Amino acid sequence: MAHELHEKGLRLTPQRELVLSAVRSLGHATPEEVAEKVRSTHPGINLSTVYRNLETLENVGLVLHTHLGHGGATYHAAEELTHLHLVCSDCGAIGDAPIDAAANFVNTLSDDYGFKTDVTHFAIYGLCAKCAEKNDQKKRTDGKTK
Amino acid sequence: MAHELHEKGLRLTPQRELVLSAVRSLGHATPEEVAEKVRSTHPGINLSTVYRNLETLENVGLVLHTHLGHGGATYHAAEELTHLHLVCSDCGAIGDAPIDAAANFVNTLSDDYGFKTDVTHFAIYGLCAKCAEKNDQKKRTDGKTK
DNA sequence: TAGGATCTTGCAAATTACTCGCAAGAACAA
DNA sequence: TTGTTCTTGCGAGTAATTTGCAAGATCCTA
Repeated sequence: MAHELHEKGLRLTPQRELVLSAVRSLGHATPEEVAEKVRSTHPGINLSTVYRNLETLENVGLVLHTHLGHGGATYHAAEELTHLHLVCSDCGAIGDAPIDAAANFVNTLSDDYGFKTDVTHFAIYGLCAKCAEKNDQKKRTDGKTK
Repeated sequence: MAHELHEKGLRLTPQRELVLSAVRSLGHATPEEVAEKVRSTHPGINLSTVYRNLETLENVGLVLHTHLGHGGATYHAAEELTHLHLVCSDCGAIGDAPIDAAANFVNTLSDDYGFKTDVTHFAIYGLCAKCAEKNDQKKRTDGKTK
């Protein structure tokens, strides 16, 4: 970590270490959640420091952010971003799928449109298996009662 | 339009008609842009009315929103949402691709994970052809000069 | 087709999620 | 150690929505 920072003239501070280790231990996390985690052991750390450090750590390539919904970004340690996020529009559950599942899609976009897709940056949105089934049942019931 | 609204006990107001026709004429639009369009002919209409009506029209299925980036949602008329959005991380350009380009991907997620994907809800993120080429050139140049 | 229940609107204030300016406090190269 | 430059904490500032309310509109009903 010190290496990546020093390469760009940046410094290794305790706050930076804490933010990075919070992101690593949380898996997916919003800035707010990172702040909460960091503060659970070091209450003095300011929210804006967390925001700034997430940005800095992203610039040096140690963390990445993904959009899972509404607006807020969620952060990941760079080395952990190895899966797609399947976000359920109904229950909000966040599922995973291997990046390979999108390999053909990515190739198609590259071959036909020259577009180099980063499939992890945005969530894949839809209905999880559970909610899809629930909706099917409801639809059948509605059909009968009408 | 009156039909869809009345079915749910909602009313057809001039503001609603204006918001829907603004969305239809704009294609992609943020709430702010919709408001601007509406106000160009009817200055008195309040921004919160626009927000509320976009939500209402979405509930009755006449418009949909998509996340193209950062935070803000962009709205479409429901009948026009027939393409993927390819958002360039570098230059911000928004390209289109037919939904069919994702058909295999959608089937894979459905077959393997039971996940029913709505590919239009989030943008597909990556580098557009132009920026991908630019980056390639730069990478080659950097390689030589180092 | 007037009356009234209920939905909507406009307005202003409140919220949410960040972002910024600044002075005091660290890192770290020398 | 020391000075330069990066960082932090803090408070204030923004941008994008959201909400509470009273006045106004829509539309069902008789």
